[in-house]
Amino acid sequence: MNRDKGLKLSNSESSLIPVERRNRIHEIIRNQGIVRVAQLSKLLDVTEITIRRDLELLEKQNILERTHGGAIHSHHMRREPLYSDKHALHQDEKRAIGAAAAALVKDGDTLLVNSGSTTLQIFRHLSGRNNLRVITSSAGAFLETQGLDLELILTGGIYREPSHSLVGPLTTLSLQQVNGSKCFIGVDGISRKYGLTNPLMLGAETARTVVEQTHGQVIVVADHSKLGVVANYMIAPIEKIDILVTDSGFNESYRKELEELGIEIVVASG
Amino acid sequence: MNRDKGLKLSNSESSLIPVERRNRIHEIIRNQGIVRVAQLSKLLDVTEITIRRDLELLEKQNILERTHGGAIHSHHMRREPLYSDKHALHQDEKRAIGAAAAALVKDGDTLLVNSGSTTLQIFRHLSGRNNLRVITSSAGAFLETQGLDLELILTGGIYREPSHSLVGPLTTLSLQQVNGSKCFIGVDGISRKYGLTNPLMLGAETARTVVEQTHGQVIVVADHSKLGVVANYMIAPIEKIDILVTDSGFNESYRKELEELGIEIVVASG
DNA sequence: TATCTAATGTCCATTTTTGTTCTATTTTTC
DNA sequence: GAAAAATAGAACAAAAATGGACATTAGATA
Repeated sequence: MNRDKGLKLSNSESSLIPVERRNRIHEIIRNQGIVRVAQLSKLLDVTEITIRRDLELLEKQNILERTHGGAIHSHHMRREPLYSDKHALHQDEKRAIGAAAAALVKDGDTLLVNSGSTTLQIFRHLSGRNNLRVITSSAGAFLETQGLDLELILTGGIYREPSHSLVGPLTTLSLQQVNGSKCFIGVDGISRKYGLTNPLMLGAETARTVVEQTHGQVIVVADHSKLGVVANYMIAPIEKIDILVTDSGFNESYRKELEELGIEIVVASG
Repeated sequence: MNRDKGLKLSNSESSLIPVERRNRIHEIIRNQGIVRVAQLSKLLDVTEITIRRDLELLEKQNILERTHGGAIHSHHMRREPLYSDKHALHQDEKRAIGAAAAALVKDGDTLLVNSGSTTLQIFRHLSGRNNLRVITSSAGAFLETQGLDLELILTGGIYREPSHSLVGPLTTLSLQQVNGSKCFIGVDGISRKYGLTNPLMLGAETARTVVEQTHGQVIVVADHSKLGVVANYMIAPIEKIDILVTDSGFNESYRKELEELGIEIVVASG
């Protein structure tokens, strides 16, 4: 084989075992919706026939549909309108935060997750993890977790269009029936003084219940634009946070402040 | 081919695989409503004959209508299937049944709907109706009801992959909090003697609860292949049905039998 | 270490896609 | 309405992608 064409090992991944490679492919297709054989061959540093055999396998598992030249995510249907994260702000940061947050998940965890574009990203980076249980108010979660080894439980609730979230009394009631070993919540404001906040009453209520029903770590995911912001409705005081996963663009003094409160800061590097 | 005319690779997209290109065309036509062969040829950097072949393909999928020089978006069509029901049996019948069932919906109704490929079709035919409330265990309902004037409430529950349904105690609990003026249930078996049945215990439980929480008409949607079939778990006795919406391919004597029981039969013509 | 097995790669026949050329059709222009 | 221009289609050719058969390699096992 002629693997070392050039020097840029950094770009391609150093020899993965088959399962890892397929997990990577799965993850990539979940994120991009579409992959090309040539692209994967270069990225994963194997020949195209190997990629094709991988795709064939993944197709059998209903994870993707093969087409000439590559494959498309089988459920990522028309990849535009619905989940057009395209218009979302801070997209790259959110992706990185999602990946970093997913890294905190251990096999066997029961996760409580509220809805939001950042928490959604977590789902996209869970391949390879086993025996998970995920409970979420994110209506579209099932689209993002196709083929993953996890039990997905949706809370009930009123469907809110812009955020694809489930809210209301049914959501609270559903959450009160379960317990999580960890929770991930996306928030719209983080303030030393006013704590975690959300602009909508029902969204705040959901997040609050998620925190209440968690007996382990409370992990907040939020890009740097949320730091220092206060929205209308309070979710929880800032001391409730165990870990904050964010991106690098935030104030260093703020970091110290939070760390002094015993909050662990994870900075996602994109 | 003469691909590199000049240097402006930035303008045209660098070699897409066929699906990718067709997706782009789909997206462009969705945004612009109309496309020109010459324009696409330049933009996507392939010859016009290739574009024409793409358009021909997309036309077969009912996404657009070809015209001299290009194509226009065919929006009179039903919304595009978002999850690939492609593999589903009796697709055309189910579509017709869905349309006929939707015709029974009145403005202001509160509908309880269980999950299944037939009930899903109902959602696709609700445009123009006002002030509806829909409560359903169909996880993908929010994708199908985009832009409709209705309040959508999802029951909670464990997500079941093949049918995109929500099941389990959370589902039952959620349903018990609401009431409907009509319900639509999809079933797997209809038998004079054994009533309405479903092969899965939890699915039957959900359907049963849907019926219980309805104070108005109980409407069953099922294609003809379900008639006379008995599945493992019972949902309700056949007398519970008010209206059965089905397609034309079923036995005439069966029809009489059911009508004698006071069940109204609606035959959907596709 | 020798041996086996799964994974990957190479070579080549086959299929799919794309392009070219030429002719037919449709639209536009006068 | 006829001629000119643009667009479309059919048939064949070229290019690209794919799949099968067999060889090679890496990792596991005895």
